[in-house]
Amino acid sequence: MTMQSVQLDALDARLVEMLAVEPRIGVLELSRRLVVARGTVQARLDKLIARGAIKSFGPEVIPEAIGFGVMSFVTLEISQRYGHTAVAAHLADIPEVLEAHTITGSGDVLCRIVARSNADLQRVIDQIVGYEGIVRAHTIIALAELIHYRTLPLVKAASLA
Amino acid sequence: MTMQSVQLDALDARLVEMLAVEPRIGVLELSRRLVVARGTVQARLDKLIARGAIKSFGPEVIPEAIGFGVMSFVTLEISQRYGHTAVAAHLADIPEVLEAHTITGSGDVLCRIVARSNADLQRVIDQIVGYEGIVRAHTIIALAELIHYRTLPLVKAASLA
DNA sequence: GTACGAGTTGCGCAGACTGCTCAGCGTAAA
DNA sequence: TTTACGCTGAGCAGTCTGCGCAACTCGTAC
Repeated sequence: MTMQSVQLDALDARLVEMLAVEPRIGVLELSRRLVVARGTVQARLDKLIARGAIKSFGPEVIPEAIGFGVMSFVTLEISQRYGHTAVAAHLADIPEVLEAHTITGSGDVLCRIVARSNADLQRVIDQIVGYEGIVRAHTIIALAELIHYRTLPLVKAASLA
Repeated sequence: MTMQSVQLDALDARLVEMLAVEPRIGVLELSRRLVVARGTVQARLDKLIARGAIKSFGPEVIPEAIGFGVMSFVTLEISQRYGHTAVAAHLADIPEVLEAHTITGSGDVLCRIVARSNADLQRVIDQIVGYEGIVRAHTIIALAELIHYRTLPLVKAASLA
């Protein structure tokens, strides 16, 4: 589970790129387009996955498209008596909490939360702060998405080196 | 490109769930496990994609595993003279900017940024604030990931209704 | 200079899946 | 009753996957 060889070469990058653009493409077609042997593509992919560089090929669900149109970032201040672990467990129980990180700065935890509406967001936040380990929450609502989550540019940049 | 039928039923949810757990499973195997006809699975998937609920099946790249071990959230204050559009374009040119949103509150834009190290983060931030439309940046570094980005619980919750 | 390991290549095969189409059928709305 | 829609079960041709193998190249260690 180590991840030493943290370097991508040009082939890896092009591989990931093509997969990102056309996920259903298949190993064989990839090998044709990249002009390498099928086994090579297979081996590279296996290695990328084993190394952890590619976590999965799961479906990317858009919360907005399934009724959760409100997105927000909530900063939590947690009581020192309670560890992050307990708070994390509490947050994990709430489906609307999409991710959570401990952070530097004035807050302790930053999490991304979605809701069906602003009113619904209130409900979710109430649920979050209902836990005694959480002292208070600071909510920021995302108005518009300027850049949708992406990693392709990063992959390209990483392979240039 | 409308997205009216914003409701998932139990079958949709189980479909997405199984795909998330075992992405390489294939339509045929899905139909077997869900005990429905292959055509049904195919139709449901097509609809989910058409509706925008599932954006893609692209590879999920883990920045940390390709050398970008530092993650941060940066709040930007932008000059009123410059529109979001111009700023968005500038941010889009920087590979390390993984996503960006306009937000409520004291800042104007919140973006997620990765870097190879803390020193490297400084370089990226300098690059961001180098644009004249951006007045100042407020950086928060993510220390640990309590909950990795997920949507499965949300999908399940959405279908319960 | 030689041997070794890793990575790549090209090939082949059996098994399995995909994309597409069609007809039958039950349910719900018009 | 008629119409529309979704699910079902089946079939077919084309294609891909998983697997194994022998050969070749290249960099490194001996």
